[in-house]
Amino acid sequence: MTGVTTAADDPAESGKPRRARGEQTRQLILETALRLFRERGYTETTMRAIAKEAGVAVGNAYYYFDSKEHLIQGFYDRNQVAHRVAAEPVLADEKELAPRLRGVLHAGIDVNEPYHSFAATFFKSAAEPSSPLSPFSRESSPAREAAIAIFREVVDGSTAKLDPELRKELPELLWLGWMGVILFWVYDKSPGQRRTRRLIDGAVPLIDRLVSLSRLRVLRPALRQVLALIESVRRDD
Amino acid sequence: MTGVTTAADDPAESGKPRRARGEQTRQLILETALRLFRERGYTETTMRAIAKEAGVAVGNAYYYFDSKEHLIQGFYDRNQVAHRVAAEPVLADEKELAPRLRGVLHAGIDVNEPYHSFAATFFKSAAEPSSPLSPFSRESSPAREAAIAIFREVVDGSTAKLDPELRKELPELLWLGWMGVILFWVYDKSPGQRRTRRLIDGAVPLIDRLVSLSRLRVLRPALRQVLALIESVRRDD
DNA sequence: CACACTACTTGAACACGTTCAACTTCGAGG
DNA sequence: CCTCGAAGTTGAACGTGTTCAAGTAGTGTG
Repeated sequence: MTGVTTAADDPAESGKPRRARGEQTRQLILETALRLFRERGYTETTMRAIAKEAGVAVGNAYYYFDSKEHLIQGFYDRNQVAHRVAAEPVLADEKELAPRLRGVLHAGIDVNEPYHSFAATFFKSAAEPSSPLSPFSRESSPAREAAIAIFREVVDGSTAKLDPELRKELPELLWLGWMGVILFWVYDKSPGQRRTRRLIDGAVPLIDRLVSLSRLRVLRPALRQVLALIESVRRDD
Repeated sequence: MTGVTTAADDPAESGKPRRARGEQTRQLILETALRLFRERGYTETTMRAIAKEAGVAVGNAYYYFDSKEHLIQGFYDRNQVAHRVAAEPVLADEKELAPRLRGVLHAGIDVNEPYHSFAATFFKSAAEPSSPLSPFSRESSPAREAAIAIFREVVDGSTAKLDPELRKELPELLWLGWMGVILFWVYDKSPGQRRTRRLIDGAVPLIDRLVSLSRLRVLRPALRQVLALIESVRRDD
């Protein structure tokens, strides 16, 4: 919302030494693009329209962004920061795992809500494994790490006592679950996406219970089995 | 493989009374398209190339298929049938839940393996909620039902004793899990997608154990909670 | 100050998916 | 056999994302 520093500003992204004017043009194009996406939707916004509205030539947009899809990365970065901000109060106030997780998830949906209609449209870009927009891609790595960091804070800042091995893995698992929630949300056509809200409210207690049970002696073998599976699946790429 | 009847043949699909020649052209175009997809990949295959190779005009392809993406539906239908066939021996031989499930999942990967390189390319089409190719779309409903039916057979044909409520839901849940496996597979760049194989081999015993535990008196409340969540999330659209 | 080098900018041109008005073919009804 | 309407077919034309050879402008260097 306010002039937060987005990852798009990161000078390390491009090899070229940016001059002041260039950076200004870049921001102008990104700003204009995101505004038009919001106003008309992603598909309906043409590169020509973006260029015209920004007062530059089409080719200029391609000097700063490899493709139309790359413009979305800016959107991601922004929302990522907004999620972090929206989660702050919850992380400060709540001490138990369940309400912390629940609050963070709802905050994430809150932040994304205004974009639901066209989030679906360009969601498909993110689905292509080779796309830089994929949440698993190398190019999304900073945003992904930032997102996982939120869930690490959810876990570490909570009073919940849990298996140390699980504690190490849990943030990433929760992030993966969050991706699942987003997937569900994108498909959710119920008014105000209330089914997604219900999913969160229903799933959080289950996760909480499951995590608590992880310390039980009897369930140790099962936990070990799950962790071993994760480890085995992660190996080699 | 052999001249199986695909869902694309369904005369109920279009309002127009198909004449013999039309059906022939339709098949020719679909055949040519799938061949070129296999040979060159989806993106690299242009509609012009398909038309030229099939010896028809571009517009003719659009007379039979609403869009390039719609050609993929034919691919889905075929693979769906192939999965069914490949799963048959397993369903006939194995009697316990775990090996049945494991066999069916591996059979599914086997069937899709030759297409891994370009499955990823058009996978993104399926990700868009509004796309007819989405596994959740109304247009995919027949293929989806057929797929769920396989998992129903996995459950019903097994010796596993399980909670009746769960039994009702399990096929759909397993299908959902299968979609997850496919998602993982699409992203899996390991040689021969062996990580996906490991995921299957590791996850099946866990699922099997979890399902067995569902009959335990102590876990009844938890099971009820899960089923209630599913029911609650399913409601209203 | 002139030179050169590089960041930056341009818009015509390209290939693509898709549309559509016009045309051809075919079969049924008279 | 003729006629008419629907099924089937055509390819030029449109709008799109993207490329690129050509230009412009600013900055450090001799």
